[in-house]
Amino acid sequence: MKHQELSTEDKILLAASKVFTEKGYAGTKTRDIAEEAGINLALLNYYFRSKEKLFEQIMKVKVVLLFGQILPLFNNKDTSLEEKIDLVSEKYFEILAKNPNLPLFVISEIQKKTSEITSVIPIKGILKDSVIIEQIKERQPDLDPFHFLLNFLSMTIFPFVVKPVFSQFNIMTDSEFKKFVEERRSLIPHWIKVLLDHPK
Amino acid sequence: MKHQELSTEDKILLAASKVFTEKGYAGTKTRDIAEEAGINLALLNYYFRSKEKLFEQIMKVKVVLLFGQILPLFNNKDTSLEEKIDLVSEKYFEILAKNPNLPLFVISEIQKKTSEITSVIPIKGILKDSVIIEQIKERQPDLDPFHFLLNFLSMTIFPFVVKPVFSQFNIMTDSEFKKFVEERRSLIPHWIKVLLDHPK
DNA sequence: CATACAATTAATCATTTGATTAAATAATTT
DNA sequence: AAATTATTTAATCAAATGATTAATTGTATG
Repeated sequence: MKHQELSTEDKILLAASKVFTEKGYAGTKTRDIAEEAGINLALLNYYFRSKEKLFEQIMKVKVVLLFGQILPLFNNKDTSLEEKIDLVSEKYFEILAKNPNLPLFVISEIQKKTSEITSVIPIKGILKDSVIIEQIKERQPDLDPFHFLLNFLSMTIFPFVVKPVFSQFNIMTDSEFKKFVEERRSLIPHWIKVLLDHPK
Repeated sequence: MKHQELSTEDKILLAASKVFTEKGYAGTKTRDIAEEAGINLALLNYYFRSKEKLFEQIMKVKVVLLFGQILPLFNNKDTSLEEKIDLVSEKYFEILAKNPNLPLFVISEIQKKTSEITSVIPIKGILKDSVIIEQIKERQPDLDPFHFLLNFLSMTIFPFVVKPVFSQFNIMTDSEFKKFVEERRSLIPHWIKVLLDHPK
């Protein structure tokens, strides 16, 4: 069996992470988590008080995983814009290859629930007037720099968001998707740099 | 009050569309829909048999709204690639401006549920060997044409997918978002054409 | 108008679901 | 080893939830 070596608490966290990510908060039954973890249902409440509290804990981890390592890269004064693009691209493909349904989970739960996530990471503060924003501005002063940032993030993250559509409609198999995404790893930085060099 | 002029059936459909889109299938209680529609709970089952059946009906409409008008544009032999880019961009901004949370809803429900959606629209059949794919291939024979299609769709759709993040983290107000997206309307076709003219 | 059919309502059912309790077992401390 | 504390279990609760029923009201038809 699985989880043999883990503590009960960690078994629950691991199972909760999996089930919440697959089914979302509302679609998850505490019994699903208990079963997946191979523990008695009461233990979930013994260790985490409630489904809600357990979810908050998982959600915090996911938000940090999705934004926590990227935002500092945006704000590094010692890297050029080109270097940032390469580094962020690398880092995101590393994270998303291991956690393909992370973005869809986080975004759709943020849309549905009013949670304390905002306080976990002050995205706005870090993003606004970040180093990367200034560097894009320098390169293309006439356009809201956020367009480029969003183009970059769109091309990087969106394929993972629509992955379920690819699967459900048989557009791509999992291994085709993996190859496809691997190709984009170096293509996206190239495309973004092309765009930066071609203002309207 | 609202819905005064609508039939009971349409009141339920309208309310279901709203509540399902906001809360997802699992997060929606049939009582929420009944309340939103201003009808007795039993009427929901009287007209639609079950929550599941009502959802399937709504979902079909949403899938058609998201893909139905776009796919034919992809497959039109009488338009050039450039024209297609302009037309699809226009059409998508028209649809998404009116239905900003449509993509996130459809994608996240496709991820969660195994539904009959696949049969509603044969996306794969239309996409694979579609005219637009051939036209991209002609322009850039060395690269999987699907990359360009996905870049295009990413830039167009992803902003609407992450809109909840913008709101929740106060990155953009609704009116700022509207303005931002309006700018992209003409920018995206420009960017995509730049990318097509700059192979690696 | 009376009859049949359609639409609506309030009450109720049977499950599901998050959570708790009290008892049992295991681990730790004295 | 005895006592104390921590963990685990089975049983159960109360509320929520999807669905149904039987009675009532409304509408149309002969």
